[in-house]
Amino acid sequence: MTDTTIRTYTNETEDEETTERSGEQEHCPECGGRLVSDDEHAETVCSDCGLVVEEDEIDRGPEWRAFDSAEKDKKSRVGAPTTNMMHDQGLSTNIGWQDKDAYGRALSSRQRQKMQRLRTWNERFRTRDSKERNLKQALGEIDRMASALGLPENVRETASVIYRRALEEDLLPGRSIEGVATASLYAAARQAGTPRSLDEISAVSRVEKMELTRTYRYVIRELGLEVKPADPEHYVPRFVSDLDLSDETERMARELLESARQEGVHSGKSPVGLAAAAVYAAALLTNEKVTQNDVSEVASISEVTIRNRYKELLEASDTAAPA
DNA sequence: ATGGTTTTTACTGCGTC
DNA sequence: GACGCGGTAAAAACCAT
Repeated sequence: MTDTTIRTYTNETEDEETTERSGEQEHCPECGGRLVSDDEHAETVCSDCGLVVEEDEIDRGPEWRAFDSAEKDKKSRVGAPTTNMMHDQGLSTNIGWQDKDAYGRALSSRQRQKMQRLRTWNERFRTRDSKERNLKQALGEIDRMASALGLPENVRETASVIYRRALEEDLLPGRSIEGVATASLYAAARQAGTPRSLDEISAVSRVEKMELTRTYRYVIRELGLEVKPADPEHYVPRFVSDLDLSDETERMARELLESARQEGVHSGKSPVGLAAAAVYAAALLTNEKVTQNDVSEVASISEVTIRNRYKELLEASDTAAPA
């Protein structure tokens, strides 16, 4: 019922690489129109034809939006954009480590000592109360695990937010920081549509799978988070790329899953297994060589499960779309 | 705690390179 | 003979009750 359209991930190779960075040009290389820099989107675009000449510039605008002037007053401040990935949202005072003054001159030894003391105390105050310290450690942990799993930044942010909420709701007592941090990451990954299986998560986490599942349930329930059951399709792109298979195969796998869904072969089966089987079956259909063993390894699923699932998948696709 | 379902483990036989 | 594959039975894990 929810969008059943097959999303084809045919990454249009960017052949729009017409703009070689050949110095600063004032005119559009396509039509010769005037170039305008669009701060809001951090792009330089041609005012005539709309060609984007330069992307990913530094966006000097604020990271927030305000809808009336009162709100603007409230949110205005100086400094770097806030981020939930730092325990104090990146807002606290930082004393530079270089012993230089504002003009870049070296400090006298007396001044250096003074700065050193200030640094020490600043650090102590900054991470003073237990919640702050707690957060600091947890966020470090989240970051470590996320990069070990190759999860993008937005997942880390989400995980940070979830953890923060858990902390505010006093869900921590009786549970390990690590456990909650791991659970937050697991939840965030699923919400972001880039799920990692419990196995994968617990492989990089310091907590046992049992504790993780327990904590995860608890956090989800207490925070009222809504996490839809994992969609097998979300695993497909990762497996496909891990196995060096073609886009064609990826498309096939999606189709198989789609017809499986219509036939209701679904319910109760582990999504990971389904995804793995679909990838295997698709590779078979497109004559690319992968063994069940290969798939079972990248998916951390047993070969037997792949066999069972993929038989069902093929049956389902036969009845759904007879050859 | 229990029972039903799914996944895993372990083993066997078949065909192919 | 090693390897990939398919099947089976029994054990283990999981989930709702």
